Amino acid sequence: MATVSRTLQQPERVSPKTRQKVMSAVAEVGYKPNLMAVKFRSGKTHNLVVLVPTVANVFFARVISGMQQTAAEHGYAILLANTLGNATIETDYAKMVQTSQADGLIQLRAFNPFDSSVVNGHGLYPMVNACETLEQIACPVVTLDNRRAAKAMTEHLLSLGHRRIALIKGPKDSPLTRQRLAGYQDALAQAGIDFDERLLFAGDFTLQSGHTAAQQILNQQHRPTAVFCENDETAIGAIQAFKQAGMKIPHDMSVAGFDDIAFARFCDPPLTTIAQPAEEFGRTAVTLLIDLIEQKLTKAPTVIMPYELIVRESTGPAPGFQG
Amino acid sequence: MATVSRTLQQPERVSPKTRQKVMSAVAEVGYKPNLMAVKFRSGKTHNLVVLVPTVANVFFARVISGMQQTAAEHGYAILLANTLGNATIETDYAKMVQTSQADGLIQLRAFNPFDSSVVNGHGLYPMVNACETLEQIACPVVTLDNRRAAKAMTEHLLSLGHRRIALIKGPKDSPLTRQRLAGYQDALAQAGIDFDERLLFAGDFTLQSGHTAAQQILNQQHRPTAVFCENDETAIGAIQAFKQAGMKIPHDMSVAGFDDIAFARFCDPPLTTIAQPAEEFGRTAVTLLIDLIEQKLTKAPTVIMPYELIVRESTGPAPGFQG
DNA sequence: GCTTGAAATGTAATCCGTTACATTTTAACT
DNA sequence: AGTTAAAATGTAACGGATTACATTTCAAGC
Repeated sequence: MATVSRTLQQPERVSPKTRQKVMSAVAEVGYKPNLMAVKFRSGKTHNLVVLVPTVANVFFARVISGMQQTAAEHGYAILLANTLGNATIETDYAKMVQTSQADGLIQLRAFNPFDSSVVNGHGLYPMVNACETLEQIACPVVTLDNRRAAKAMTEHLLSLGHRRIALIKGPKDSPLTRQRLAGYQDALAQAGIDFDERLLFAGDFTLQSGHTAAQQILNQQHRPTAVFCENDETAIGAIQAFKQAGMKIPHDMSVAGFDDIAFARFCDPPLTTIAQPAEEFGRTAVTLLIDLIEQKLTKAPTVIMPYELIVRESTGPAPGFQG
Repeated sequence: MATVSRTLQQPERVSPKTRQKVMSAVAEVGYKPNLMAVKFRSGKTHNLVVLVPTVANVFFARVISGMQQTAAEHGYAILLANTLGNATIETDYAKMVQTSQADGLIQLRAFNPFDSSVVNGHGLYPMVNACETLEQIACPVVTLDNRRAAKAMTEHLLSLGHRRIALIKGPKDSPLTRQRLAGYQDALAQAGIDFDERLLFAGDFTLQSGHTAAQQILNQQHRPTAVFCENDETAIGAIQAFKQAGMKIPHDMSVAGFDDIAFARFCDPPLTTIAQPAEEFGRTAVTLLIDLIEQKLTKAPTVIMPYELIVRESTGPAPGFQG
C-alpha cells in the first residue's frame, strides 16, 4: 500500500523493478486512487464555491470562464452556485465551506453568506468578493471603479451636447447601482447641470427591464435625449423599445450601456458601452482566493480593474448640437 | 462521538436530556461536521460533473440553470467544467468521476470523455448526454428532434415562398449540425427543390461566425432570399451584416435562428426561431443522472424534448411571393 | 428487591491513501 | 566475509463521521 502510494507520488523513491511491478499491477486492475480519501485526510478539498446570481447573465458567464481557467491551472475545481440572488441559497452554499467541502468562496454579489461568522481575518472561511463591493467585511475585493466609469460615460454623453440624460438603474439593493448613480451625478455636477430625479428609472439588468424603462421614458413629456443604462442587456432592451416607437438611434435618442458583452458589438446600432475585463475579474478573484487559502496573503487587498469607454454608434450628438 | 452523530442524524434515538446536552455543546463550540469525512466514508460525494463547451453561450447558461436547480433539490452539487470543447480538458474532468470525486457526469457535447472505459452499462461511471447526441455509447440521452425541428423551420421559410434558402451551420464535428442539415434537406426534398451545396455556410455558433457567413452570402451572385441559422447567435450576427449592407429584414432577406435565447426577442427585427426548453433539458439530464447513480434506471432511456416554432418578424414572404 | 427486556450509550471497526517510523535489503568498503 | 550506512520496503497510525455490536442504564412487572 505504502509502496503503491510512493510509486505513484514519488517514483524516484522506489526501485525501478518494484516501480515496474506496481505500475503493471495498477494498469492491470485499473486502480484509480480515491481522491476523496486524500482530500479528507489532507483537509484540503481543492474546491472553490462560486456564488453567481445567475449564470444566464452574459457578463457573469465571462467572469466564470476566467475563474474556471485559473482554478484549473492551480488544480482547483469550481463548485458553481446559481443563487438567483437568494440569501438562503447563498447561505446554504456557504455551508460547504463551513463543512469542509470546499476551501473557500467567491461571492459576486454584495452579501455576506456566512451568517454572523467572521470571514477570514482570524483564519475563518476564506472568501473573496468580486464585481460588487461587499462593504463592512474585510475580505479581498476585485472591483472596478464603477463611479469613475459611470462618470466617464456620462461625460461622453455630455460632450455630445446632451443635457437631459436618463439613467436606467440596476438592482435596487446593489452597491453597483449606487456607485454608477454617484458617477452619473458627479459628471452632471461637474458640468453644472441640476440632477433631476425624474430621469432615474428602475431596472434589474434584464433585457425586459430595459424595454419597460424605455417605454416609461417615451411616456414622459419632457423627454431626455440620451439614456445611460447600467448594463448592456438593459440598453439592448431599451433600444428595441425606442425603435419600436419609431425613433432612430442615435439620431433621436442616444443609448449607452455598461459591460461590453458580445452582443453589444452586434446590436443595431452597435452599442457604446464601458468594457470591463470580465474574464480577468474571474482570474484575479480566483488567484486572490487561492492565495488566501494558502496563507500567502497578509492583508485583504482591493484590486481595482481597469475599464475602457467604447464608443460605437448608439450614441451621437444631441439634436441641434454643434460639436 | 457516536452519540453526537446520532443526535444530529436521528434525534429520536437519543434521550431528551442527552439530546439537550449535545445540542448545547454543539452550539457552544460551533461544531460543524466534516462532510468530506462523510462523503469519503459513504463513497457518495453528491457531486456531479458537468462538461460545458462554454458557459458564455446563452443557451448553455440556461441549461446549467436548470441543472443547478434540480441538483440542489436532490442535495447534489454541480462541478462545472468549462471545457472549450477540448477533449483533454474533458478527459481530465471525467477523471473526477473515476477518482471518486464525483458520482456522475453530464456531457453537453458529443464526445465520450471516459477514455476507453465502458460507460455505465456494467456499473461503470454514470453519465448522461444532453443536447447533442453521443452516438455509439449506451448512456441516457436528453435531446431534441433536431432534424424535425430544422425541417419545420425550413418548411416555414418554404411556405413564405422562399426557394433559395441558405443554411449557416454549427460546429463541423457536431451531430447537431448534421441533424439540422438533414432536416433542412428533408424539407427541401419534400418540396421538390434541389439541394444546392453552395447555399451551405460554415459557422460555429458565435455572433462573429454569423456575421462572417452573411458577408459571404452577400458576395454571392445568385443570392438566397432566406437564411436559416443553426443557432440564434449566428442569426443575430448575420442580421447585423445584412443590415450593414443596407438590406431590410425581412423585406430583402429572411433570417431564422434556433434556440430562442433571450436576445432573440429583443433583436431588430425580433427573431423567428425554434424554442428549446433549455432549463428543462438541464433538469431532465440531472434527474436521469441521479436515477442512474442511485440505480433506479434499468436501461438507458432517450428523452426527446419538445420544440416550438416561434415566428417573429425576421422572416417574411419572399420578394414577389403572393401568399 | 430482583428479573427481564427495552432503551440508551459506549466501543471499536471501517472507509483509503499518506507518512512517520521500523525493519529489511542492498551495496560499498575494509 | 563482515561491518555499516544507505536505500528500499513494510507496518501501523491517522483523519472524522458512521454504525454494528457490546455494554450499561432504566423501567416495568412479579
